[in-house]
Amino acid sequence: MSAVRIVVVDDHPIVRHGLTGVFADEPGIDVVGEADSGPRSLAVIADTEPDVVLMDLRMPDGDGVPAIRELVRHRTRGRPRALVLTTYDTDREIRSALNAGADGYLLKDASRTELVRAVRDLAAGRPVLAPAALAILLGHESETELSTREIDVLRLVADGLTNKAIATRLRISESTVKTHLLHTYSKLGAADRAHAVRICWERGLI
Amino acid sequence: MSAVRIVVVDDHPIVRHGLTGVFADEPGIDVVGEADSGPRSLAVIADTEPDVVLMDLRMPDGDGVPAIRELVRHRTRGRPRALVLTTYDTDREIRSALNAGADGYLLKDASRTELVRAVRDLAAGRPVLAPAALAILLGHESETELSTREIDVLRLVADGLTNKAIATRLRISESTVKTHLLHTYSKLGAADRAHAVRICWERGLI
DNA sequence: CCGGGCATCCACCGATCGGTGGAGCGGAGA
DNA sequence: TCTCCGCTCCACCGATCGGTGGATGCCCGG
Repeated sequence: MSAVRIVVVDDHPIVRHGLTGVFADEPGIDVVGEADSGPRSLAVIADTEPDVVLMDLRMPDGDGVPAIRELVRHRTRGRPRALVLTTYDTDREIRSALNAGADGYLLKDASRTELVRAVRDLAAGRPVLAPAALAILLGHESETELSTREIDVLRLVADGLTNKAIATRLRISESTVKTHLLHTYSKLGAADRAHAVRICWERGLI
Repeated sequence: MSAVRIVVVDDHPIVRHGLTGVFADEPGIDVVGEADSGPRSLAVIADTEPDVVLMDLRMPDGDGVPAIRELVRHRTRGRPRALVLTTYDTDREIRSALNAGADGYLLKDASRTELVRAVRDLAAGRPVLAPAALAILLGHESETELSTREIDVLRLVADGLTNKAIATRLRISESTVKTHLLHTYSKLGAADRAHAVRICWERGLI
């Protein structure tokens, strides 16, 4: 049986070096390519045809999620698999990554052995999920959904506009603005507008 | 001349591995210790007496800033020097690290050569600053500063507490809470509490 | 077909917030 | 030493917000 071929995508050189180092010591796993942004990773993947891609999410020159979506669309026989490896475990990041087609989601504080096991599991076709990601999936499935209008309103709230100003901006009545806000409060479990802004910001909704 | 002895402090095993790997290839620099939290790093530093400490800031088991403050207080002849190595370049993180006595501030997207040069500069007594950190220092010096009390209040606002509830929690009058908030509004250029929460969150103040 | 669920819309009231004006107190610099 | 500045503290008022109670139109599935 041949070695598992992987590509490492991360904007931080140190992290890339750390990852390649981890797998250099590991028999049966070869790092065959690196990239520092989502778009550039696609070329590397096309060239090297890896079994698993380790993908960071937030990168200055191009996010990881679109790259995952793209590589999933073009892969044959399920290769390569996409393993998200990120610092953050926010609702939105996890959802968008998994929706894009990621086969695994690990946090960067994972240990070396966890990481190696994740890569082997993925190469064998077993999906991998960090506890936080699993909790998100099992927990509230449709709870966090805010309507587009509610997000419009909340965004303006976060900019410091009053309800009346928001109403004018969106060409609706002030009462309507309040209704939207009250709905967001109950959906988010927020006590008031300030709390709602914090929660939304925390989850990356605005 | 003897090798530069360094200790690496970061909660992510991968990052630690990456850093030790970078310096393993580098003659004249020895990694003599590692730690995964601020408090635990102090013991390692006491044991190994390094010349330079590479310190992450945000760590679950204990932040880097208090550790820097502590090691600065106990060092002799300026050793060890503290080099902050973090993902974030927010106002507050940079300020608090430099106030604590850090001799250098680098972002994790630094290249290997930048990193090696930074360690050599620090060992030679030359301070090291990432462009972002330098900009912060040169720019607005006292503008973004919120008092500790103001941050206390704003944190509770972000949790959705009313002014009265905050007053009770902090054992002060509701009027005082409002005063603190009004001050934060003018300092941050915020229109109301929701806006202030957003700005603070954006800048990493809470 | 029709009823439930959802997004969107609106008016009124009590509670809360934003803003003004002011006071004491301690540290930094003249 | 004394002054100045910023942090902390407080009371009062008008403006705004949170909450209740409803209404409309739309889509989807029974």
